[in-house]
Parts: sequence; structure tokens; C-alpha cells
Amino acid sequence: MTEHQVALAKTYAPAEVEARWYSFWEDHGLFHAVVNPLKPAYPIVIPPPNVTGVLHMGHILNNTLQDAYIRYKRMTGFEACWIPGTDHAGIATQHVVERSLSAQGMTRHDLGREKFIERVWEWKRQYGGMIIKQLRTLGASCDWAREKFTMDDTLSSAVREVFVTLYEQGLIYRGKYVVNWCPRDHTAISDDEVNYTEQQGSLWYIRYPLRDDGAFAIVATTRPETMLGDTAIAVNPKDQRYAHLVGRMAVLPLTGREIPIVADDFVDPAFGTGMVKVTPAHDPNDYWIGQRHNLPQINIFDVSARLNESVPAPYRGLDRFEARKRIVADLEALGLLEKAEDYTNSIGRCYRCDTIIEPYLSDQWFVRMAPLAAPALEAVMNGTVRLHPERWSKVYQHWMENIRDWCISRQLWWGHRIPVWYCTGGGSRTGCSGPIVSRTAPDRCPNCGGASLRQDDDVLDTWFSSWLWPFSVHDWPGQKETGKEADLRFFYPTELLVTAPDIIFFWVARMIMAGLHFGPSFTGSARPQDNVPFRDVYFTSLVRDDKGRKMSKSLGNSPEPLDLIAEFGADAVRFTILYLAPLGQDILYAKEKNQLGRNFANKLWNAGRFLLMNRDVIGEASGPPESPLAHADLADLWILSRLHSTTAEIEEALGQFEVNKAARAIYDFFWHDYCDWYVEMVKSRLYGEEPPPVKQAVLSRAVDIYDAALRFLHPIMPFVTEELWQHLRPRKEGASIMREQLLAADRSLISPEVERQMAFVQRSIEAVRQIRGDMSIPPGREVALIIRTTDSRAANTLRRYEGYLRRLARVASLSFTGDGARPRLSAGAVVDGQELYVPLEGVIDLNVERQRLQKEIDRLSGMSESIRNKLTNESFIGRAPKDVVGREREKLAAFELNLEKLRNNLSQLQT
RNA sequence: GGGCGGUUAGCUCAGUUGGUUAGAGCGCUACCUUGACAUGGUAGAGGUCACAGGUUCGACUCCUGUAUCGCCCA
Repeated sequence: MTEHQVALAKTYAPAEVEARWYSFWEDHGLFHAVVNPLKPAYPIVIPPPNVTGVLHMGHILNNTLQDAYIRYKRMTGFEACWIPGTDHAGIATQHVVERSLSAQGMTRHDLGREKFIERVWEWKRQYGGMIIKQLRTLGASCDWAREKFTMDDTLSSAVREVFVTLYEQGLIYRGKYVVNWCPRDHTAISDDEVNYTEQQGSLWYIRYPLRDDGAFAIVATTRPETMLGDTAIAVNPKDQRYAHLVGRMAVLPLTGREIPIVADDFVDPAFGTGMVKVTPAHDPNDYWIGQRHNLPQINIFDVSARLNESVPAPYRGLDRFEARKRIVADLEALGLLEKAEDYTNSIGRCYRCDTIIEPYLSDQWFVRMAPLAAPALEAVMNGTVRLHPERWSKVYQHWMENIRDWCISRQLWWGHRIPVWYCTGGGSRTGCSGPIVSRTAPDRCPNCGGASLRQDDDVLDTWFSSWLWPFSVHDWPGQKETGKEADLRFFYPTELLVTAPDIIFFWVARMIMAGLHFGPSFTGSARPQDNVPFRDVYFTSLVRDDKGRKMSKSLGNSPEPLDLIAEFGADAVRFTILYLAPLGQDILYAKEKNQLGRNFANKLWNAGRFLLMNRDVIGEASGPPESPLAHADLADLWILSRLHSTTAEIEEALGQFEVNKAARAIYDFFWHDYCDWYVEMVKSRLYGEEPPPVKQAVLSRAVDIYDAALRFLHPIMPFVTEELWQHLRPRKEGASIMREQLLAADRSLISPEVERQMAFVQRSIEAVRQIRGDMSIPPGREVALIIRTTDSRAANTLRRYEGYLRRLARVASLSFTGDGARPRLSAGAVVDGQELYVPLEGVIDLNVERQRLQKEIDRLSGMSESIRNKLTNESFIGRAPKDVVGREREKLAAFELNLEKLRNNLSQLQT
């Protein structure tokens, strides 16, 4: 076995290692999952990143979490399958291509729709999906053979199937609605595509003359230009000030139109004067007021937000902001402007082009949400789908109970074109005016038989394809034709969804709806638990900078993930972010924090180096594997106890999605238990007088435990653990740590008694180290140690593990004394009632020693004082549980014993 | 305005169902290149657990209120 000799570098250098192992895994097909009835499935679908996207810190967190779970499950007996892919991201992608066109002085209209779409595909082939390559750098173990794109033919079929089915079920309709309109892109965008920012503006108070007398209604508004579309004034019905005005008519300035004064609950009496103008075509709230009071809707803008022919001639063609200036000036000239106040309001802008969004009334397609939402709400409320942290359930509930219909049409070219056609043939026959909704392009009008058809110009909201993602990735509804029927059955539902909480409504909720609505058609089950798209949803933290600011391109405060990986290694970046990410709380991230992960990887590396160097000299135990306890001493039993309780802790933490706890547990175990104590103790046996077979057994066990630790770390730090695991022992060709099984916690190996004994040894070592430090004994200099005790058990423990004291505390010799005086000219300490003395003739400063003892006496008397107070308190004795009282008594007795010895000790020094 | 979350060492965070004179990492101080590791080791300094009440034998932990920061919804 020694031909396996290796010389590891002194410091771990990740770059070369990472590239090598990633291609090894991919080349050996180790990420690929198959339908395997012998194992439970553990599927995850990736939240498909935008095809235009590049990796940012949020992706690092999100995908490291998914990879950690996938790898963990793969190593605990599951057929783990992580399905990757990208989203066609309608508006974002169209923009990218339009930008490159405009660099050539062209617009998409110059090309025409068909050519433009070709261009987009070309762009996608050439530059799209960068992020997919970047995920490989991170180490993501996605099943790349299953990679999908939301515009693939199979996924487009899913979109059409769903649109047509919902239409046939009466759940899709066309209607007029106030949508978020981008006047630059000429499209509706969804609520989440609007960025709101605070902006300094004005609140104008405008006088609207009442029809029948000379009085005025004074309304306050931030958007005076929309007054040309006003069709009412509203007040709160409870507002006594204006009760007498309700039902009267006002005359809209500049137009002369008469508009009613209505009472509506929506009006906030404290805003402005308590009277507001109502513009149903240009404000979502006013739209609803308009619906409630049957008000006309007057659209005053064209698609570019210029005033149209519905307004008086002088204003036609004006841009909305010019119109504002003009109207304010005109009102002022007419004496109708009461005043203008400074006002801060929140302005929505298009997330792509930053143009101010215009609420705009237009023809759109909608999904009727209430019938879909009801079962989806139920699934979360009754725990069929569990959200983590659980508090998101309330947010979800609130949204689902107040759900509005979903506007799914977008005035874009890039996306799934709405499968609706209109008959343009002749147009005279009645019945040809309705939409023709069809899964495939129709040849002729079903009504008149004419062949002249025009498809709806709009495309569907990008979320209209992503809400189908958990099953459309398996080619639904064409799974039979593509041979994916078994895959769909085996890998649906998925187990876990890892995503950011800001898309809980746009994506998470809608996937649950789609799963419950369409699932029965392919799961063959009516039970919600078989149809929900996932069972657990992990909402990730938000990654902020170290000042707590959201990371953003414009602030430039986001580190470039690939640079981080290059500098620290992917493992370090992965470990660090998981260690820093408490479930559902924000992470304050700074580049420097990656030192934590990098140092840990290096520690791991060097511990491996230590084992291998010794293995090359000593060799491992040969022949059939001995019992894991062969030649075991206290340190061995202790590290096994710690290993198995750490294992249990990791299982528990991951089960509750507390990944940072799991990372912390393995970090503490490996660094503090394994390296700081166990390895140092092993050294004393490896370099001592033990016969070779014992040394080999000791080393083999150290390697075994290290191997177990590597496997635990693998899901978080895949590269360095693979590299070390491959070096550790000869492996079969093609073997990989990622296909090994994790150690299962064996609670019979967790021993409080062993841990207690070990703690005594550790504290004894620390006591000597402390004396050495306080007395400024040079680290190289050995000392003698005298134990004064009558406790034979404690004495035996220290005698037996003298080697550990030698190595870890630089003790040259150990001697025992029963009773008698304190050794003169020595420094002393008391550990669990045992007195330890380090003779320091010629070195000791007795004043220092007296201070040391006094300090310890003060500390202990403080503690025993507070316990004594408890124990003399009758209500404590009476009301506290017996075991608590008992524990306090034991603690007091232990403190008193130590105190007595320390005081005695001090008094001997005083004489 | 409504809902939710945070506030513990200089910084970033742990802290089990209430029962340790409150822990870690970074930073700081002192010492140390010892046969895995200075991306390291040993020892140490540093906190009235945001504030005010309350419940309790006992509160960092539970309750109420306040302050403050942040998120979501309107």
C-alpha cells in the first residue's frame, strides 16, 4: 500500500483540483440519476435562472444549498436528481438583443418579428446560459443530461396545453385592466418587474368648481396631468366634513366635463384634503373605485404615454411630464391651484429600462385565480407543503386570500406566443369575431371556414411557463411520446424547493396551483400530497453587504463570485456562505469572510497531509479490518463519541433546514475535537514506544474517522474532500466520495462517561498550560508535575495518559503524593478536586503565584456564593424540580472542595 | 396604517423545552516556526444579553410596552 505514496503540498491550492474533479464527475456520469425503484427518489428542480443571467451572490447561496442537499441525499441512500435549466426571461432577453441592434442603429421593427426572434435564438446559442457554465465552477452536481430551457419545444407544448385547458375550463379570459405599462417597451410588465423608489415630488391641491354654486372641491394629487381623465371625485363615507357633498356634481377644469362626487371606503380622510380625484383608466385603485361606482374609464394616453385625442386639443401629443407642467401652469393661471406641497412618494420604474411605469388600461389576458388558489392555500395550511421558515405561511395565506386575477399577456415578441387566433376573412359573418383558442395553429376559421387567420400578437408572461417547471421538465404533456413517462412518475413531486422569498407569489404559489390543478392528469392520483410540486420550501437569506445594504449592480457592492472562487476556492466560498446563512435571516457578506472557509479547507488538507505522511512511514493495519476499537484508549473512545454525536447533530440540523448549524457542528468537531485534541494525542502514540501493529491500528482508526469526516463535509466542500479521499486509500477506478454512504449515527458509541473522563484530562493539561503561561515558562522548556491526591481513580487516569500530558503540556515527569504539604516553590491548580503542582524552583515569583490563586479563589467563591443563595432560598428548594436542586448541590460541593484546597494552598504560601 | 423579523464582545454571529457568574470566528495583547498546518499553535483581555415593566424560586430565554434597524402588504 505504500506504493500509494504521495507528497501533498503544504498549502491547499484549489484551482487545479477543482477543474480536475469536476470533469471526472461529469465524465463518469456521476451526476446522472435514473428511475430506480430500489431507492427513494430525491428530486429537486433548480429555480431556472434567467438565460441572460450571470452568477451573483444570491445564486451562490441558493445553489450551494441545493447542491448540499442533493449530495447529502445521494450519500444517504436516495436516487438524488437535480434538474437544471434556464428561463427564457422574456423582457430581459428581448432587451439584450434590442440593445445590440440599437448599437447598429436598428430597432426590432426594422427586422420584423420573425427575423428578430431568429436573432434572439442566435444570441441565446452564442451567449445565453453563461450561468450554467458558472454553476459548474461552483461544483453543482446537476443532472446535465436533463437540462431544459423554458422555450424548448416540449416546454412550449406544456404552455399551450395549459393555456388551452384553462381557457376551456373558463379560467382564462380577456379583459380590460389597469396594468403596469412601460411606455418605452410598450408592454405590460408584472408587479415584480417594477422597482419602487422614493422620490421627491409635489402634492398639488386643485380646486374643482361645484356645478351648482361658487364653491370648490379641493383635491390633492401627485399627478395633476391625469385630471384630464378624471371621472369622479371621491370622499370617505365616514368623513363628516364632506357628507353633504356626496351626490353632487363638480365641473372638471380645463375640460368642462361634469363629474360626480362619490363616497368610497378606500379614500383616506387624512390624505390631503380628504377628497381625491378618480381616474379609473390610470390608477389601479381608482380603477376599483370606478368599478364600484360604475364610472366611465377615459384613457388619455397613447402607448408611449403621450396625451391622445381624448383630451382637449391644446394638450394632445404632449408627453406626460410636459403635460404636467402645462396643466399646472394653466390651472394656476385660472386661479384653480390652491397650493403645492413638497411630497415624497414612491415611483415605480421598469426594472429593465428604468422608465417610469404608467398604470394603463388595456386589453389583456387573465387567469382567474380564486379557483386555483383555494386548494393551493389549503395545501400550505395543512402542511402538505411546508415552508421554512414557517412564518412565510402567513404571508402566503394573506396573499392567497386576497388574490387578484393574473395578467398573463405581454406585448413582447420573445416568449410563448398566445395560442389564440382571430378570423380576418371577410369579417362580415357573425360569430367570427371571437378568439380561436387552439393547441395547434388552426388552418381555417371553425365558424366560417375561411383560411385568413391572424394570431394574437402578445406573448405570455414568463412565469406562465415557469409555474409548470416541476413537471414540464419531464416533457409533460408529451411524456409518453418522448419516453419520459416513468421519469415523470418517479421524479414528481420533487422534495425540496430552494428559492428566495421575494418570488413566493410569482412563482412558488403558482407552482403549487399548477401542480394541484394539472397533477392529477399525470400522477393518476387525486390526493394533494401526490400532486403538490414539492414538499418543503426553503426560503433563503438575502445576501447583503457588510454594511447591511442590499447587493446591487449600481452600488457596485457585490463581489464577483467567479473572482471569489478563483481567490479562495469554490469549497471555501461554499462553506463560508452556508456557515453564515441562518435560516431566513439576512447575511452580511464581505469578501474577507471567505478566509473562514479557506482556512478550514487548508486545515482539512493539512490534517490529511499529517495522516498520509505517517502512513507512508508507519503503514496501516493490514489484513481483515479489526474491530474499530482495537487498541483503543480514552482518546479513541472519546473521538468516536464525539463523531457520533456530531453525526446526530448534523442529521438533526439538516432535517430542520438549519444548514449553518450543520456546518458549524462539523467545523467544531473537525477543528477542535479532531485536530486540536485527538490528532495531538494520536501523535504521542505514533511517536512513542508502542509496537508497530498498535501504531498501525491507531493510525488506521485516525484515518477511518477522518474518512468519515470527509464524507460529512463532502456535500458542502465537494472538491477538497474528493481530492483527499482519493489520496487517503487506494480506490477503485471511477470510484468517488460522492457515491459513498455517510456514516449513520450510532448512539451506543456516544458516552457521557468517556467524555467526562476526557474532560478531566483536558482540564489538567489546560491547568498546566495556564501555569506555564502565567509564569512565563518558555514553550520549549519541560516541567515536572506533582499530583497530590487520594483519589486512586483520578490518579490512575492521569498515570495511564501521562503521554498526553507530556506531549500536550510539555510535562517531563509525573509523580504522585498522597497527603503531606504542598510542594514548596511550585505553582498549583485544582482540577476536579485534584491538586496539581508544577515545581518551579528558581523561576517562581511567589507574589505572582499568590495573585493567581487569589484570582481563582475569587472566581470560585463568586460562583459558590450564588449557588448558596439559591440553596438557602426556601422557595427554590420547595418549587424547583428535585433534579435541579440536586445538581446545584453537587455543583456547590465541587466548588467548595476546590475552594478549600485553594485556600489551604494559599495559606501555606503566606507563611 | 397592517403584518413579520432582528437588536448578545470592537465586527459578524451561536445560545436546546426558562436552571452555566453567556460561547465561536474575525480583530486585539503576549509568547511560539515544535517532525500536518503561521490559511497555524498556546495563553489572555473584552459583554449590566437595546430599554422599561411583568410572570417565575429563577429570565439572554416567556409576556406586555417603548426605541431602533430591516422586510412584506396596503
